[in-house]
Amino acid sequence: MASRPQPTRVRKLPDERRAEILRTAARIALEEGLERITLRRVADELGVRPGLIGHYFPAADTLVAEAFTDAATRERDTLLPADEEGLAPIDRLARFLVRLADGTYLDLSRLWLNARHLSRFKEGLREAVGAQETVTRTALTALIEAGVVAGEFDTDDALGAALHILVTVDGLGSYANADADIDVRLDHPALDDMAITTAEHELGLGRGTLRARL
Amino acid sequence: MASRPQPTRVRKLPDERRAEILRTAARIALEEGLERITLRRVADELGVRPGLIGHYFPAADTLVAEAFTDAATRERDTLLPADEEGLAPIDRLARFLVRLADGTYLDLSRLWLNARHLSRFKEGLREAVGAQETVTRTALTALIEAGVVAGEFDTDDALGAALHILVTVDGLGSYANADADIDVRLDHPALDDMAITTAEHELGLGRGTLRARL
DNA sequence: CCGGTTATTGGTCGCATGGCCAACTGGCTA
DNA sequence: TAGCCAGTTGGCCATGCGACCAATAACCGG
Repeated sequence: MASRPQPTRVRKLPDERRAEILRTAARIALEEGLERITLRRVADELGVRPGLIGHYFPAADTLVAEAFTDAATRERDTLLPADEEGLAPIDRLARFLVRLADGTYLDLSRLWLNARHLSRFKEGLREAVGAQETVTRTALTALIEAGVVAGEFDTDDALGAALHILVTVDGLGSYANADADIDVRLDHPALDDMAITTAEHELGLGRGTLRARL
Repeated sequence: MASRPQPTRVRKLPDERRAEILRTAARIALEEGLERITLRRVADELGVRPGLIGHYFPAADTLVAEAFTDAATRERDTLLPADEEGLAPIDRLARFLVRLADGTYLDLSRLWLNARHLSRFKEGLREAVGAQETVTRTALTALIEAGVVAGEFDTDDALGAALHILVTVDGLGSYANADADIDVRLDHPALDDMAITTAEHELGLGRGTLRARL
C-alpha cells in the first residue's frame, strides 16, 4: 500500500488500458454475446468515452476477435490447465470432461456457438476461431498421446479420438444452448454422459472408468 | 396458358404475397444468414417497397422465425422424406446420413448454427428452433423404432440413439462451418464418417453396414 | 518549471435498421 | 359504371452502429 506505483493516476498506461478494454470486452462476450461488444458499450463499462476505445482498436472487428481469443484462452486454461503435469493423463481428461458437463461452462459453449456463427461475417474473428480450435485440438491430442504412452488409453489415432470428443462436446453445446432458459429443456441421461461415454469408447476405456477417477 | 388466373396482376392476393415473402426470406436465410433478412432486403428482392413487407409482418422478428421454420422444414423434407414408406428404415437412415455428409447441405448446417445462436436474442426464433428440433428428433426416433421393430436395429433406447446421432451431426456442422471457405480446412477421415459410424455403433450395426446400403 | 508527447475528450458524419402512417390506386362488387 | 375496400406506396422518425477528428489536458523528460 505504501509504495503504490500511481496513486491518483488519471491517464492510464497504454498497455494497461488496452488490457483493461480487452478484459471488459471478453466479459461482455461471455455474458451477453460478441455482438454486444460495441465501442459505446465497452466505454460505458469502463467509464470512459467511446472514442477512446476506437483509439485503441481502430477497427471494431479487431476488438471482437481479440476479445474472443482472450475469453477462449482464459476458459481453456481453467478447463484444461497446462500446468497439471503432475497429474496422470487419464485424470486430466476426466477433470476436463466433468468440468464441461458441469453446466458451469454454459457461457463458454454459447461463446463458441456465437463465434462460429459470427465468423461467417467477420474475417478476423474467423481466423481467431480457427486458431483457438487448433490450440484446443492440439492440446487434447497431446493429452491423449501422453495417455497412450502411459498405457492408460488405447487408440492408434489420437487426433481422430480428439476430434470425436470435441465434435461431441460441440454438438452438446449447441443442444444445451437452444433450450438454455426454457423449462421445456430436454433432459435425457444420454445427453449428460455423451461426452464422457464417447471418450471412454474412443480410448478403449471401460464404461464408467473416467467418471470413477473423481 | 389459355386460362391463366391473373394474367397481368399488379396487386397480389394476400396469401400469395405472404407466401412469396416467406419463400424469399427463407432463401436469404439459407444463402446469407438470418440477420440478412431485412424489410428492405426482402422488398428489393421482390421489387416492392419495404413498407409492404412490414405490412405483412408487423414485427420483423416474426418474419425471421417463420422464414427459419420454412427453410428448415423444406430441407428436412428433402433429407428425410416422410413419404418413403416403401423403403426399409435402415435404408432411409442410410440415405439421410449420406445426404448430410454429402456436403450439399452445408447451407443447412450453417442455418442451424445461425438459428441456434440468434435464438439467444429473439424469442420467436427460439421457439421456432425448439419446435423444429422436436420435429426432427421425433421423426428420427420414430424411424429408429420402426427399424427396431423390423429387426434391423438393436437398441433399447431409440430416443437416446437419435439424440446421439443428432448431436454428432450438429457438432460436425459446427466444425465444417468454421473453416468453410478456408484452404486450411481440416480433413480427417474420422470427420467424414463420424455420423455414420456413430449411428452404426448406436444401433448395433456392423461397421460399414449403413454405407453399404447404397 | 516548462515544453512536448499523447491519452482522452466531445462532438459530428454517414449508414442501416424497424416501426409507423397518411395517401394512392388497383380491382372486385353491387 | 360507380363506389368502396384493401394492397401498396412513399416518406418520415428514432435508434444504434463505426469511423473520424480537432481540441484538451495529463504526464514525463529535460
